[in-house]
Amino acid sequence: MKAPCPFTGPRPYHHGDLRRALLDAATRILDRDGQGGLSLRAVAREAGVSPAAPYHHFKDKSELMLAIAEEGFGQLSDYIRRTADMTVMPMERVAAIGLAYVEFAKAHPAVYRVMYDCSRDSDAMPDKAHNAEEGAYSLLKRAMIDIGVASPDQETDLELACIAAWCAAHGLAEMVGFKQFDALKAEMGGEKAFLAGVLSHLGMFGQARSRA
Amino acid sequence: MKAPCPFTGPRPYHHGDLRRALLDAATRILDRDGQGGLSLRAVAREAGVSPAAPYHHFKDKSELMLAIAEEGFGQLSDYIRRTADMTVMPMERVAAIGLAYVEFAKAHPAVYRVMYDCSRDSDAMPDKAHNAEEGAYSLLKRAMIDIGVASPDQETDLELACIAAWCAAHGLAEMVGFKQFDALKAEMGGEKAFLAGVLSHLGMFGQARSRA
DNA sequence: AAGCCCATCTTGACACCGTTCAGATCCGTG
DNA sequence: CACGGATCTGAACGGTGTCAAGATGGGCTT
Repeated sequence: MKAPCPFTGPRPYHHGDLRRALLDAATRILDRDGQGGLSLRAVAREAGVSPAAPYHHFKDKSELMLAIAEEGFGQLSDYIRRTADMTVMPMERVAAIGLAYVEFAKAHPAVYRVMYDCSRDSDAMPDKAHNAEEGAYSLLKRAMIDIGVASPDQETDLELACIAAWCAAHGLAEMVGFKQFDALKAEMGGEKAFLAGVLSHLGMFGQARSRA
Repeated sequence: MKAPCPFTGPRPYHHGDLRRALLDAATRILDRDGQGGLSLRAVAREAGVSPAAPYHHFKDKSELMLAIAEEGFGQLSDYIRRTADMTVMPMERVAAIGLAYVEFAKAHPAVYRVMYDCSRDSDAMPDKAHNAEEGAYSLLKRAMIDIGVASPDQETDLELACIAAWCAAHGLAEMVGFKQFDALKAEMGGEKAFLAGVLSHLGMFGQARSRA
């Protein structure tokens, strides 16, 4: 059963890390068909396996989605870290982080959607994404300290500022693709300029204007 | 068939404005069971009608959702207008609009979710909400002009500022319910204070701080 | 090296979903 | 009063999430 596919080296079990294969299949489907095309059966089909097989690796469909979301937050963190590392000036760094956030959401809209659906419905996952030592949130927090948005002893106010930035970035990420902005984008000579313009009105991202 | 329910006056057809009844049933389900419980069959069941009946009033499930979204945007506009009318100081008015927006989303989370799912997928509906003369967007725009965020001849910049405000409000509306903010909310003595604190860091809503 | 055990995968089934279509029902109109 | 068309029902199709029971085969014990 199921051609052994000889050139993939030794496989621990019947399939060989089906969990990994399922996650890859799922992200492939998300990027290809969008969130609407993501069904457990479709994922199993894409991975070349029976519809019930995933239940040995994920308790639920929601647990599959949660795993996808975790991977997504990991990639987002990586992308933001790379962007932040490339920008030395603190002011510009905050702006770059905001821009990177929106760019990620634009590049993988369906995955981004799953990420925030999970954040809403579950309690476990977002903590992992937000509080992780290396998470994107702590990168933002450090950058916000660097621009002096709040003195280090005003922990509460700093937290509020970071949350505000996160909310603004999230809102922009979800709305940047809306059709009614197309005219304005064209008038401004491209989405990049549009994005920078909007960010420039969002306090902490003000410096983005110079990156247009 | 189907007890005539004699005390509802004359009904034009078999049921009597089933379209209205379906929309009511749908919003009832959304408020009770959340977005996950919203199925065409469930709506029909709630309205006491066969599963195929809705197809004589809505081409699609998506068309039902779109109708719900339109109603939602209407209610949102009404609520924002009422709030804006009650606040005379321009600065406070902008803050009040932002707060009202978030409050609406918090009061009807599932409906709000449907509203923005439709905004994303369709092109027709959001225009109706944004461009409507009396829409919430124009209320925001007028308030933004009043606080002098951009001189009237800088139409583009004004538009960008309004979009920025809208994005920030949307992001906050979607994230305000996240569990990881619970600790901070408690520390600040309530969600109201938390909300005002976050808004105070979002440029155009700065005045919200005084409303805590 | 033989054999057992259990994780893994498959098959088949159930309930629910969106959607369609032929037919029953009932309203206003001629 | 009969007709026509809008409205609703019933049954059906393919797709979905989920579960229970059986087949399979790799790794551990002896």
